[in-house]
Amino acid sequence: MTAAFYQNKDTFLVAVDCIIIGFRDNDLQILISRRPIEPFRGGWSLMGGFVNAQENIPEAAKRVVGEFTGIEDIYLEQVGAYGDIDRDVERVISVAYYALVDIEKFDTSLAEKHDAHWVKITLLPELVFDHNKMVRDTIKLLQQRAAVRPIGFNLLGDLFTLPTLQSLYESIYQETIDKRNFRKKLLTMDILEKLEEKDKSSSKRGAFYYNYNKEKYDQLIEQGLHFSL
Amino acid sequence: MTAAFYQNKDTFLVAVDCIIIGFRDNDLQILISRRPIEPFRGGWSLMGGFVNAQENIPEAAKRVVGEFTGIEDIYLEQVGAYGDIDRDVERVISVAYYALVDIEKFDTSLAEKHDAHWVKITLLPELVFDHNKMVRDTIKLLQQRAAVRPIGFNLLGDLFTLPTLQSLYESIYQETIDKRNFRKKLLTMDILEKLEEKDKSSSKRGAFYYNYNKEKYDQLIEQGLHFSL
DNA sequence: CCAAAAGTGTTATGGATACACCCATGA
DNA sequence: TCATGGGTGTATCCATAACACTTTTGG
Repeated sequence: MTAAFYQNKDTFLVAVDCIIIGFRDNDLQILISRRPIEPFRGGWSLMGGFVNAQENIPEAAKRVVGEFTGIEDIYLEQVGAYGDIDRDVERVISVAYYALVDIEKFDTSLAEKHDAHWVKITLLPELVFDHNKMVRDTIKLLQQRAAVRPIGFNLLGDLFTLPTLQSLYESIYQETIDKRNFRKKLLTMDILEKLEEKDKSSSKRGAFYYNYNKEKYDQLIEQGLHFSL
Repeated sequence: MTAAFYQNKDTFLVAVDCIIIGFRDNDLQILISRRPIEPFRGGWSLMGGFVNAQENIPEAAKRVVGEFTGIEDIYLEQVGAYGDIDRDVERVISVAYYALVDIEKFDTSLAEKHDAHWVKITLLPELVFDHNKMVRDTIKLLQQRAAVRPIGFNLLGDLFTLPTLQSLYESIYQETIDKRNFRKKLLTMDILEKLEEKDKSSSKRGAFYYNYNKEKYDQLIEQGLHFSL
């Protein structure tokens, strides 16, 4: 009976496509690669893969991110399901996830293996299928998330400077932010800890390193903090 | 080659589940029905259906809403894809959509046919599979949307009173709102038009009917209005 | 006449914005 | 010494929140 009802239904290939986001050189960057198979072989594509029968969808996304970056410690969130009829030669339903990764942990040998490249989000080329729409939807979502929680930390290593953090938020919002207001707001949240050391890589004077207090951070998120810039 | 690569991949049944939301008796209501098939026959369930090979996913959702309510004019938005392995006996990937409908247009004969019932969102029983999670995610999403656009109009007919509109927003946010502040905010948005007639169904004095100016409303949405209560 | 819901303004507070100058340092 | 990016404080403004009484009318 169960089987009888389910039997004559159409089935679909189900894929995940991952918008893998990192932050480097004061810009958000996305990992894209040359598609190795037809159709559109050689076109720019997000990192994707098919979902296996024995894995949950987020697991598939995590697997794909690992395959292409070597990074295990990621922030992963679903963007949505995409599956227009004319999307591919075969009907494929694709579930998009964005992943925030610390680009420093990226395994560059994997990049060569997959012909993968980091590109600035502002200079994204045309991608295959509806991948550009997935990226646009991701940015909107990311802006919403960033307004509610200081999500940007996932894109940085343990240590960062305030100028770096600011430029990260400027990349997310795609607008400039007043230095003083930014610092005021971040520091009054009371989750940042100033260290003694300075990062002198981008100025002579050097900028103090900070790290964030994960307990306080998690506590704030519990309380449903509104963090708008 | 294409076929060769795609050939040995697993395929899945893909369903849509619809969180159909209406507003009546000062409460948000959701349409649920007794599941007619195994597994969990007789359990409370959202309105669902399988996606056909020749239809896009939002089309499938629209079709399902039509089948169960007879309503064509709906606001539809994707909530996300759900597809845990142990979700069903067969592996099913389900894409959830919420639909905002004007409950007055509901075709009650369809309710009997499908054993469908409107229940208050605050008194939702336990549903099959992960349908409760879908509803929780929907409410969160709806609250976010309601903060950015006056989405509530989709749940009302052409005419409504301010007390009704307020109680709608109170249902969405699940908290009470100050009358004066609510009216001030709504009226300064300048999209409501006050009519001469009154609705006397809920008070002796009667409350003035309003309708909203769709052009101004769409214009405001373009501008990315922030509408928080 | 009274109960029940509709309608109406003002004040206080706090977060957001705008804005300009000095500091430290390596080259 | 100077060019470059890092760091700091204050005043204004506007949106939000808090708050209580009068009006209407059917029963």
